[in-house]
Amino acid sequence: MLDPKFVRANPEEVAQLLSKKGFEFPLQAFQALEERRRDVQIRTENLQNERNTRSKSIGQAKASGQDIAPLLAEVSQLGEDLEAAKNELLQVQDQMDALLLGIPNLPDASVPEGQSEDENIEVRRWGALPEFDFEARDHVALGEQATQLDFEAAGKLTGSRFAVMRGNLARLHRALAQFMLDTHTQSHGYLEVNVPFMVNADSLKGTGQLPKFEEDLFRVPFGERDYYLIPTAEVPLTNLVRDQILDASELPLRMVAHTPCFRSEAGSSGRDTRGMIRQHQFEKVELVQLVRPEDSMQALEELTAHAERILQLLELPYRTVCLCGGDMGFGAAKTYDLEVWLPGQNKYREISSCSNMTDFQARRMLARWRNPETGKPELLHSLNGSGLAVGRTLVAVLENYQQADGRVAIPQVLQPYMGGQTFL
RNA sequence: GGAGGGAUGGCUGAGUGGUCGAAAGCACCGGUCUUGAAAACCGACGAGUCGAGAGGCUCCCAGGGUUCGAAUCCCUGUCCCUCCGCCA
Repeated sequence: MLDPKFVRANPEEVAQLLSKKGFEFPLQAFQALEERRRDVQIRTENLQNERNTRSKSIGQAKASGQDIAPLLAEVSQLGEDLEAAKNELLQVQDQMDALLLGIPNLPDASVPEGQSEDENIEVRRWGALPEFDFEARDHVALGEQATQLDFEAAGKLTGSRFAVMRGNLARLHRALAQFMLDTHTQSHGYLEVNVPFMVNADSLKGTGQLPKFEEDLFRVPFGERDYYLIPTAEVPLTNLVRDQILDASELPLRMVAHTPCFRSEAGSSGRDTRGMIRQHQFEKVELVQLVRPEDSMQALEELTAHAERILQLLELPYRTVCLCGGDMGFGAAKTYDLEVWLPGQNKYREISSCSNMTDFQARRMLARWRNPETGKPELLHSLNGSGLAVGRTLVAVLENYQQADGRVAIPQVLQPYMGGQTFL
């Protein structure tokens, strides 16, 4: 959520910044609503003030033994007026909340202009592309040997966009997750956290998936209310600090979690139907940081580097792109995507997305820290990034480490996790 | 599933219808003292919101209700704790 004060004071600037993200800020509607809110609020508070004052004097009259009947008669109309004003205020505030909750975060000044992913800016490339003296196979072909990667079985068990992995392939998948967790906890200073894979609506509202993107989620009816399968560990990790005031000494707070992620992929039917690039369920190692506001842009560079380090250690070629305004997510102020080279598709594909959400999520969550300089609680900045998507990393390993005979070599850093094996 | 007890400021914890946004202690901050520190003492000290300011309004788990007036009474829900049962 944006700072209502800032929006109120700078509506034109907000509209202008949001247009960079391809979002049209409803300026007229906002200003009309804001004006009405102010009127109704002032009227309501005046009535409340009067009620409080009179009730107090009734209390005093009663204490001193006076007859309070005439005083009671005076306030009889007040209650009704106050109730009407309160109801109107609630209505206006609901409308204002609904409006503000649907507005995306403002893009940082350094974010490139652009409508779509075609206008993202490549900031660096790492690693040499593999050269094969044979036709590169994709991960589906490589994985189907000995039915280690089985989409048919998953279709029977569940449906499309699920996968079954067996044997060494399942082990390699697990090895990747372990390797990522170990690297982030041991080399990058993250605290490993094990979190629920289902969350409530408040958590999703806090990180920004609700109310706007409900159709992307799997909802689980439970008693009187609903739970949701997490679309990313960003949700439970970031919400750990919801309604909290952290001490300055706890910052920066760096957390990492390995979880399954569940996405309905509502808007993407027909895309990436082959293979395990786009699944309803996939595993991800997620990095989250909570930092002082002035540190967040530097933290984004560091967090991105932490994710990149995994690709480097796995010796997978990749590039880092800075998303343009039009391609950025709802809550992000700035985003770097990591794209790994997939020989089977002959292109770079997203394997990580690292974002600085600034105070956008913190405001929704009321996640704060006590600033020693002011002594006051102030909003934190939150960041998150995949470090990395495990399934897609497995795909990248298969395709980049394939041999002429169809076998797949195991990256050196994973061999200790694979009982010393060098090939799958 | 059954029985009971809880939820109050950063933390602990008093408060059962009126002057309570809320005692006390701890923590934090400022000061005195000290070569420095500790201790002691003094002071300040919840959050949000509206307002130029004075000041107003809201918030004692959440949502309803009773009342002129609710932290306090009633209803519903959530979470936590204890005991019993069941269970991975």
